[in-house]
Amino acid sequence: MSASHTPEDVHDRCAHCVGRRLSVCSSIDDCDLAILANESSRMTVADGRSFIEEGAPANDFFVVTGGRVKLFTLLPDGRRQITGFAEGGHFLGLAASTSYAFGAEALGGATLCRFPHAGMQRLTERFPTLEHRLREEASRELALMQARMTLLGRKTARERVATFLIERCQHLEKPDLSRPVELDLPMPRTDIADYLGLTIETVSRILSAFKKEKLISIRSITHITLLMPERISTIAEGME
Amino acid sequence: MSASHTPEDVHDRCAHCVGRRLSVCSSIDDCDLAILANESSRMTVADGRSFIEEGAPANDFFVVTGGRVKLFTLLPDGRRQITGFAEGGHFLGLAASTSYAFGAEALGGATLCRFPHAGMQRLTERFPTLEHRLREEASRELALMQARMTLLGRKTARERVATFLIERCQHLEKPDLSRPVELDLPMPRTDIADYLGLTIETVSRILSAFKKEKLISIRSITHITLLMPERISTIAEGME
DNA sequence: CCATCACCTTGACCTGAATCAAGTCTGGTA
DNA sequence: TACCAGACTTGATTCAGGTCAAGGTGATGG
Repeated sequence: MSASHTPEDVHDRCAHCVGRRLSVCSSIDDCDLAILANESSRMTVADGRSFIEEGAPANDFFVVTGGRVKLFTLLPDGRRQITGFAEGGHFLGLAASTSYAFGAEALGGATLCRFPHAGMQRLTERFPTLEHRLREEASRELALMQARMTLLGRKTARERVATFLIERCQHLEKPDLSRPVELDLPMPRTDIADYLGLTIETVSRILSAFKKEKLISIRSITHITLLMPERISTIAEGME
Repeated sequence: MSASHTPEDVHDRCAHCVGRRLSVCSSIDDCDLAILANESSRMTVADGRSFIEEGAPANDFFVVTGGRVKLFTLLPDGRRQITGFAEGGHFLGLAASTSYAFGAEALGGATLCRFPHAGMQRLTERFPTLEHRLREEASRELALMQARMTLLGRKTARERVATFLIERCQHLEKPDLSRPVELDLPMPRTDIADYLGLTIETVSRILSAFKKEKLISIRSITHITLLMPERISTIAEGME
């Protein structure tokens, strides 16, 4: 799985990677990319395949370089909480001390870049700004989680679904809530439900209600248009 | 508010602080304590007083040096989610990019050590292991939050209260679930409810039910004994 | 072109926790 | 010692969202 290419190859692998633009890798200079590439390896995960096992020893960090991934925790009887969706550029594996606090699996296929902890440590020793960047990443994640705890602990089903839709908007390259927004929801209803702490039936009903209220239009299961994004945003904040 | 003491004073302030043992400050050598102390300042917060305002510009980190603190987020209509309780040694302020993602207030009075971001940056530049320590702290916190999201999204009221009791045990110096455990619950029921995403009535009812089932005994409002900690732990995991 | 399967929607009903409304207990004060 | 205020408990009732049970839909393959 480890890199066995020429220096040009490995340099290029990082140079053209989304992680290079979006993720922690951006804190490394161009000239040092080969070092970065040598500490990491590419991997592909098929749809629905798991690549982080909750509770397993945490030996690697990952950067999502393509496709999508879902992160979750399980209760012994199978109840599942999806703690996040991750796509290109997202850094995974900070929520772990010795073992992973979450499981992860591909959502429609994903490519990842894997950094063994030992290699990451060599990198942070060599590039101290990387360590700072990791902390920033953790802080960003922590701030998101605060908001999600409020969603799960205190918001109504309607507010949760509205929040989810607005979150999806904000993942777009150019978020603009002042006009209709076309959204792609690549995850099945089950995943949306497990993300929001609801059942699929409730998610479905609320989307139908939004449709009836002309807040959204449902072009297909995965394709939704927010007709009044600002009203949805108001609902999401619990102000309606 | 900044330190204006003799070097011995400031050295001593850090040398005898709980943060010295428990928090990120442990990554600094004894001989450098004066530097640490010079970048920080002590403050006292009275019961119920707020010292971090959600959404305010994040200018400081804090270490809880005494007493207790609660962290929370609010919805516009006043609904509150308590995202954590913090006590001696706990590091605060990582869940922020430019502004704080949470508010914080003292729970029965607290003393804090404040580190302005600029000072912390000087410290991390001088002591690179400190940056690593901050990341570890963030990772620990992230792992906790994963579990809390599962609690809020997927556990029943009974499971939530049981989880809360078990969490309290684990904050004890010597956690041992094999025999009865005496617990002190220094927070009012309102705070427990807002932490668990429930109402005070539900929390109260479930504690009463646990009492009737001889799982706990309630010596006073703040003083509870877990008679069968392992059964409570089983309930907490959703396995009963 | 139809059958199948997986996923989604809709409806009817149920239930766990919220809400509303009394009590009760506690510690502080006079 | 009695009073009071605030925090907690308990009971009655309601309701949001879950559960159970049919349908619908759309992609795939024969």
